[in-house]
Amino acid sequence: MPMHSKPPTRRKVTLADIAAGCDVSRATVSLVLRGSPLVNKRTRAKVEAELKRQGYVYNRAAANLRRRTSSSVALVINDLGNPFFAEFAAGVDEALGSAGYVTLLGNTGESPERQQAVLSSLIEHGPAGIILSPAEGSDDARVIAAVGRHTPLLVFNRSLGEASADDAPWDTLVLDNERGTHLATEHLIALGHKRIAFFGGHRDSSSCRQRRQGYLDAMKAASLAVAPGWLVESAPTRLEAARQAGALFNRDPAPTAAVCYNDAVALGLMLGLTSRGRRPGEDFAIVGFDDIAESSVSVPPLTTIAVDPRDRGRQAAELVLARIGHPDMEATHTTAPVRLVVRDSSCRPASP
Amino acid sequence: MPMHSKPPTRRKVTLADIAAGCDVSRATVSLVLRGSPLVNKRTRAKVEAELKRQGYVYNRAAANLRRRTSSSVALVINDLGNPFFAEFAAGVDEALGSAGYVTLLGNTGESPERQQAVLSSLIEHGPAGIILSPAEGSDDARVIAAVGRHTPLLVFNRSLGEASADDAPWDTLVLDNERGTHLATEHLIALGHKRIAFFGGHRDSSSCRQRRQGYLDAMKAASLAVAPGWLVESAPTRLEAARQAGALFNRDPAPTAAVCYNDAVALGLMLGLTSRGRRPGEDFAIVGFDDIAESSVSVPPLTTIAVDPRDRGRQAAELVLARIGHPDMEATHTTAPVRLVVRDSSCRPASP
DNA sequence: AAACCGGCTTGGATCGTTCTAAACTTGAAA
DNA sequence: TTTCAAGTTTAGAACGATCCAAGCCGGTTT
Repeated sequence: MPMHSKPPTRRKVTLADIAAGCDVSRATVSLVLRGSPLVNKRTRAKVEAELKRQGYVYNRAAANLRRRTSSSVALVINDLGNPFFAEFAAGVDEALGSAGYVTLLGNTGESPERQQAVLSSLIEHGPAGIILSPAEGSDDARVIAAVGRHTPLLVFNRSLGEASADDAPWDTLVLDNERGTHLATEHLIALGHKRIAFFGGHRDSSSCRQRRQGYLDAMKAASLAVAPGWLVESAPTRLEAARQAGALFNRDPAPTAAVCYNDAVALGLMLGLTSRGRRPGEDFAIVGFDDIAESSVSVPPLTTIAVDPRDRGRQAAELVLARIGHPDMEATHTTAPVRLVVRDSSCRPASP
Repeated sequence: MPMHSKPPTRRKVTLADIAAGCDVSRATVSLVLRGSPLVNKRTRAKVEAELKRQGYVYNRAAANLRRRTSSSVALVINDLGNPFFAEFAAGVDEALGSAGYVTLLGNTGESPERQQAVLSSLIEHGPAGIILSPAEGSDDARVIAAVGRHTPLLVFNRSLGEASADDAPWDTLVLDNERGTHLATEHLIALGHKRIAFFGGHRDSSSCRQRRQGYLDAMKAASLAVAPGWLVESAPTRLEAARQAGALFNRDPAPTAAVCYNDAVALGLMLGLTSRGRRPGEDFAIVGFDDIAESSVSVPPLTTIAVDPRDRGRQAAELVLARIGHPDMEATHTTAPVRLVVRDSSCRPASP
């Protein structure tokens, strides 16, 4: 007869312990755990009591091994320290969690080398899928070499390597950068502006190219000219943007408004304008891009394009889960919507 | 004789496939994989070629099952969207990664309920340890019920439930809040200030209590009085802080400087002062707490207490790894250092 | 010829679960 | 009495790795 005492055991309690403890087979206990309708009410109660008594915890790894399934999804992020990606990660984790998956995290810090290491480490844990926000300068061949052909891959935000986004053999999710700046530009035009600049960002970044394109399209659609001095480059930081603010007014006619590459740049531009005696939101209109937390509390609050990174995270998770469900479907290429958030920084042009 | 072609197999390739493919036993392949010195050079080469040829990927879950080890650590974060915790997470992941562990992420969004769910889900994956930054209002009993007695637990930043931090039966890592505001206050005193306020934060938050205490201690140590009007509460947001700025000047004598609960509050206070015609950093000195990214680019740049969240993350990882190495050591309670970062917002008092 | 050696390899059990097919139990139908 | 079915339970082989003890092999040594 089994003792009723619970010895201060060191080893973890397993199905076999439970089975022994209440005199049924391992198989039965397993059925109980998974809520099978096969098992008799009384046995179920007996087993459940024993589970609680021994403090059993399910070993999902063992189960996954046997069932040849996986309950995790890998999330590889180029820069977790960036609030945009942190929010994205939070969204991913939330959606994965409520689908019963657990998130395997890997942060690469924008290093393609580390990205390779992280990918090959994560892949050994057999995730059901991978969400990758690639480090700048990733090489697609190396990435798929590490990921293999078996694990569904969703690439977020940037395209891998040279490949143009829309015909990659993996799923992609990108922001609608063009539409974002298009909206922003239209908004300024609707307010009455005619001389609108595009401010900030690096020529070679793909997102900057797209955003500038959206601006150009909107200007063209409204038959407005773009003077050469209205395309001002700057590193995408506040400080650099503040320094470049003057460049907008080098030649006549000077713009009365600017669409900015992103919010950091927009906030920097505000600073730069202020220190030159102009009042953003009163005699110069500004629109940003990203809607970072700070933008709603700046002075003046910044009109911007919201990209809802947390929603993008959820969306990414859902896309990869869908793909896990249908591994043989053709690759999907999703463009996520963006929306214009009007605040006070976008004013009407000063009457001449 | 085995065919030399590689059939477009659907199943994953295992040790057995490799073994069959180059006519050795599974055991030998396993030895090769783990770089054992036992195996002959030529066999090793043969096996390695076959591994590459078939595109083998190691199944760490299976290995862990057999070896009764784990190669993951769970990281449960109360608010990933908060840059402080995002940085912390990045630090954790970095250190775990270079120790060969993978990070299981769980974000709780400050919900104790979700925290329970997340913990019991993660624990089923058998992490070697858990790093928990608890949601506000967590109940320690429920937490350890979910975590169990077998898995090392490190609690970061807040104490769980009612328990005072330093005698918990689990490891803890907290910021040296008191010392931080003590440093900040000493800094202002050294600059010549005598009337120094403590601004922002909620009375009931434990971190606010500690920070206020550090301020009070420093004032006392310098034999400076603290007038009742100099302790101003406010929600820890920029907006609220801006609104409360006036409260500092309700009575005479008004303070000439303020130690703030955190950077958000400090930045808000700057805003509030500016809109009242005062110039922070010139006629009023301000010190913040946290050193968020924005603080270095505000106008004026904010003097603050840096807590280096990424370093804290690394430290947390190292603590939990140490504990994994020595499960039977007594619980450790670590207080992380903070440092004063002097920028322009802390000026000398205006000469009277 | 037997015993022993070092260097290398291996069969088979094992980790904790799930799956399959078969076996048990009742009780009712034939 | 046998037969069958529905309802429960179970033995034992997986899953993909590792560990252990034992084995093989060619060459000394006794």
